[in-house]
Amino acid sequence: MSAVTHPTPSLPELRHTAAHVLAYAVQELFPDAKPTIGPAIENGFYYDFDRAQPFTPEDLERLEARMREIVAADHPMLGRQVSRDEALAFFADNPYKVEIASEIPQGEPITLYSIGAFTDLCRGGHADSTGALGAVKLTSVAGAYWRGDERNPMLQRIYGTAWHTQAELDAYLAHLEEAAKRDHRKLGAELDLFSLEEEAGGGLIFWHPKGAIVREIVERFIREGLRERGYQPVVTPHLMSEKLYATSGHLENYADSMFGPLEVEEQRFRLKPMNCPGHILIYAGRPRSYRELPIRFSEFGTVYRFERSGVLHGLTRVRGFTQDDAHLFCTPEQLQGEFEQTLDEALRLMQAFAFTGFEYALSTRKADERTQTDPTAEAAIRRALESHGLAYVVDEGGGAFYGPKLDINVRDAIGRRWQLGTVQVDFVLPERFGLKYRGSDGADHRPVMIHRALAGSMERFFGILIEHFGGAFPAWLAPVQAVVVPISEHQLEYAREVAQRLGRNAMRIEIDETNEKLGYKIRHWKQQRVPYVLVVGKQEASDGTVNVNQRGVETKRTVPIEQFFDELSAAVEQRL
RNA sequence: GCCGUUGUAGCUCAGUGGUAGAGCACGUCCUUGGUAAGGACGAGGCCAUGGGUUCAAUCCCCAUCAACGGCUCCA
Repeated sequence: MSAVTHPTPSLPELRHTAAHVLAYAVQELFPDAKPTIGPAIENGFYYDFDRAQPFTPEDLERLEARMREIVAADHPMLGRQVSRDEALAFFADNPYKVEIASEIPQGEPITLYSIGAFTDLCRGGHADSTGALGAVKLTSVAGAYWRGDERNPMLQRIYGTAWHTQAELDAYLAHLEEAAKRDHRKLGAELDLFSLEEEAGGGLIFWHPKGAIVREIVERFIREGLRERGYQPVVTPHLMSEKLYATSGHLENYADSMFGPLEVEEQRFRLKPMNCPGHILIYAGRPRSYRELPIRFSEFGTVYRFERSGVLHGLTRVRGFTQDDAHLFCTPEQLQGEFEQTLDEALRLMQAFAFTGFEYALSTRKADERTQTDPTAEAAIRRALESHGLAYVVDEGGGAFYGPKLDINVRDAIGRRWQLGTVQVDFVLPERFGLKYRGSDGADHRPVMIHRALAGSMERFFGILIEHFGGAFPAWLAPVQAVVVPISEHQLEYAREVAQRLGRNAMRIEIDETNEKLGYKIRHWKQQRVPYVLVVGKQEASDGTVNVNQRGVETKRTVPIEQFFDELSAAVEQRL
């Protein structure tokens, strides 16, 4: 260990330095590998190498060992500025570095940084010395295209994580483990919530009874809010003429994400990738007056989007999904108010499901696609956010093809970020479909549309809920809210009576009729994360009580059946 | 789609160039047990699919499919 004290580098500096150390180790152990780019990322770093041979897990171990030696040697990080010619000459045998060096604008300094015998082209932002690296671990290898473009050569990417101290690294690894335990794909199978079926094809979800009931509860909750806020439910077809999507612009702008045409009687049909065109047809089906605006059509609309096989992932990235979709048609004057109302709805949803850390991201349209209405649409979003006192970040060019959008992000129970809903302002589709309404002045006017989905997709939302709660759904959502467990078969009849008395008001109660010992049954239901296990033995049967073993609560209590019913009802009522 | 890894019982995984094993889950029986695994027995596999190599392939080779980790994209 070095006796010299270093100023503590920031985590990005530390991780950037770790990337250099990795490249140094690779240069030594695999001299044929050409280093390309190696930035710090969230939680760690990566470095891409051009090498014919992929790195194996054993290679990673060797590299990690070598990296520790480089850290222990405490090489100072030495930077120097060079001329462009010098840089090009230095990296003559590395076309990637040459490409980067050539692209550095005139007037900007070109810098090389060295540790020990390794020198890299780099703009800086490091620790002073490799000794500053507290704890480093290489995590995985993966293919990655040069500059993320699939037309470019595939490089070998090595991922790693780096922290100030071993304790921080351990905490991070523990966090990964916790996340793995909550993985919705794992819990989905263990709790019998949903599945994907090889025979059916990738990215298509089968909701099992215990998953479907959760979905139904979520839908019911959302529908309540929609009804209160004046939305009208509509239902539109899954399959519609391709002409419709030519009009909407989907064929032009969204075809890559759509399933191909189905031809029937010389007419081409498409599976719907979005619900908006269908809702627009309903709006446009008859003349509209300003007196009926705003019109709010809502639909749990199932859409199909083509996703390349390699990107599918559990419930969060699928090919068929149902959006809690709605389209609002309003006058330009109503836009602001309607947009703000959707923000309130979003807040209600996120709070009901115990999410925290709401963040808002405004995505503007790509510069080359911007229309004259975009500034108006963006301004409406900004004003709505500002009037609610909500901070937001801006993603330039991330908008939909018909307008800018606002994405709503939340933090889950273990601090991870998820994107939930999206609200979009649209002047384009009303134009393309020639939508109008008769104004108070007797003339026709163009309505503005708001597209909004707050849970986003029911599939993805369910996946996020599973991970957020770690499968331990609160009583109002739990597929099985309580299980009655008789101590022996002699109490079976009483158990059935208890279940029957509790099963009112659509309470979801099961009875454990298995021929197992009490401990076994308790363990089973705890593993199934049922909120309440109700043990009934001789004592309870003669007293008309249940012994309540509540999830997450150490102490047990014996209460009359009716008292437990009231307690459960209250929990459901308060969405606990 | 591309790079890499993987594919053996419902699940988690052993294993071998001579057509297979464990634990859990499941079934039957014994047991009637007071708060996180009682016992016995049993059933269950085209070893992902299709080709090759071989006297012989679950194992070696090739292709396909799927899953997983990434790249890219997004609800």
